[in-house]
Amino acid sequence: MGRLPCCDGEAGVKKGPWTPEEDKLLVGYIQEKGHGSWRRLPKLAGLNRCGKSCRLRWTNYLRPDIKRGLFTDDEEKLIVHLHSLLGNKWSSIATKLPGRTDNEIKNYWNTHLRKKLLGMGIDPVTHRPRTDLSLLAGLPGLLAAAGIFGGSGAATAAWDMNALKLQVDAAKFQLLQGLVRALTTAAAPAPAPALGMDNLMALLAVSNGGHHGGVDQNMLLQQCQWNDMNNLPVLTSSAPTSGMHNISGMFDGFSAGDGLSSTELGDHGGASGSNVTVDRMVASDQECNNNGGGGVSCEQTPASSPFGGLESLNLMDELNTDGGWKDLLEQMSWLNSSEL
DNA sequence: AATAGGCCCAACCGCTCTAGT
DNA sequence: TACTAGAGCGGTTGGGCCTAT
Repeated sequence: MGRLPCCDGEAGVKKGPWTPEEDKLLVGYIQEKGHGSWRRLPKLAGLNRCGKSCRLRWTNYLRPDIKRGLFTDDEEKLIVHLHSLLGNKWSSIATKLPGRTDNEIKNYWNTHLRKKLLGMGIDPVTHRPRTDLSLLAGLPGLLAAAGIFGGSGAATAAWDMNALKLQVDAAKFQLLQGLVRALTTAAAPAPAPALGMDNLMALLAVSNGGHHGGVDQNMLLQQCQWNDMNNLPVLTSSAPTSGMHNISGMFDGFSAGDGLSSTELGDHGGASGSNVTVDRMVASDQECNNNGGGGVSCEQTPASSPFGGLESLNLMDELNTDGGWKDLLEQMSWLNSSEL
């Protein structure tokens, strides 16, 4: 086996950007005679390019059925959904988006969607919540400030707006309000409201100082609006609170028409898919304990240390029991009031 | 106005897979 | 079976453009 790369040994073959004249020659030739053998095409078409370069130029740019322009919201969501199922199988993903090339989708993923997911607290590779410490570091402060959890007896304490306003700046306050509005209006019947892991991660990111903490606040607001718009699925106590769960849920509308073959679904090594059992994110971590008072504490986590990922995820497990989310939302509902 | 740095995306590189001989 | 050509795929690069300072 083994052979020289396509253009090796072809001295003087032009590389780099294509000129309009070259495009014209290539399109003209293919429209008249078809591409046939790509290796012979350049000579026949009068182009000083290698066949591979011609093929790429045609398939990625000149093909008449290519759809140019910005990706629509639907396309964007479909890409995320398919990527959660297929991983970096760009060509497979491209077959589900008529007029889009694998290269275009790959570029769009790497330059836009990947960052968007990161900003939403989702790992773009696994489609699960990020658990890095930097993102979680601000949790105790926010929750304590908001009086939701932590602190001495804060779990059951009444809201103290004045105290909170002193501790949370206006920008954070506005973000929190938007977040809570999205969460509490997205078809969320008690006792298991549609408060997903990704939403909480966004909350954590806010608590971590917005863009100053490396998280884009606009991205978080988009997340809130997006979730609200798409009516996130209700998470029950039997369903682990995972980003994968929610992200896939966001795009359930697309699933029926995907037409994905079992081969496509089964043949991806990178990302976890909704067809794959999602492991419980925290199974045996013993550091966090339910304090039995409707709130959750992390008694063995020193107050001075960053709030670790596993602890946070256990917190999510606790909240995901009956009453946990209800209590949380009841306590947070004031943020959505006209007083603000 | 100049410039440095970041972003975007078309194009390239190198590898694997498949078909033909 | 061994080999080659051709095609396709995913990762990476680099140059142009944009934005912040």
